[in-house]
Amino acid sequence: MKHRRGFRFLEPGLLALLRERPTHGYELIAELPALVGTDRVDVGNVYRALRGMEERGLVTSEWSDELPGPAKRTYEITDEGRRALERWSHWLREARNRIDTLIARLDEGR
Amino acid sequence: MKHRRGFRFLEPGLLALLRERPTHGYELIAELPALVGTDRVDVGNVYRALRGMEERGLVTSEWSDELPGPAKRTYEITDEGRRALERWSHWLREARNRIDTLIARLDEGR
DNA sequence: CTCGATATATGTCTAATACATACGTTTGAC
DNA sequence: GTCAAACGTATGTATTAGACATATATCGAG
Repeated sequence: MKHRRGFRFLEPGLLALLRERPTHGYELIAELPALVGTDRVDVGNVYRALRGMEERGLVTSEWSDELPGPAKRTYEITDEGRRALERWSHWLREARNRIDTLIARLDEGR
Repeated sequence: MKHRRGFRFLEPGLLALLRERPTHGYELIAELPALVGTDRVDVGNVYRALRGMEERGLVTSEWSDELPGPAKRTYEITDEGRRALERWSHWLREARNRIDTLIARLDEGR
């Protein structure tokens, strides 16, 4: 089972973190694993996801040259992003219910 | 959000049903929605999944002409399939934990 | 000066699945 | 008997998320 992908945690995870405070990609990459319970997240996919979300108006970004270190693009959640996060929240609860149903059926048969 | 796909419920759902009793695709298609909490499952993908699982030795099948109605291919779970289901069970519990973590964080920030 | 950490980005591949459609058989209604 | 609906299996194709690889540039420590 090589491609045992998870279940859409990237976008909701990013939005959840950005709702707490605006920050940049590298920070998000550092914080995501603890939030979604994985050992690592794919760096490239995070930046892609961020730009994708920006295109859809869920976040805005700007270069923050004043901070130390290499140039960082700081992302900030928008109202539309907050609404999207609401929908994700709902979706996640549904997902959990479905998993629970399936697990219950599995445990039943033993 | 057009392609709001779920998260890997097809294979574990099929294996779960087949563990309870051998049956054929059409039956599985009828029973899956209740098991995984969706309104419908994709018919084509079910048959594809079944044949894929057969290739990997998780199930066996044979045509059952004796039953009434059109020819049915009856599937039966194998020991390897039962082991795969065990792994799915573990995976589903992990998935649920991750979802719970994320949901908790979401609820926290409000 | 060089090395490692910081930071962003693109390219490519695959697996899962959404959506569409085809096709043969059987059964029941009329 | 024929017609439609249900039964049952199957293929084709597009989209998408995520896995894996790699490129590139800056900065700080030693």
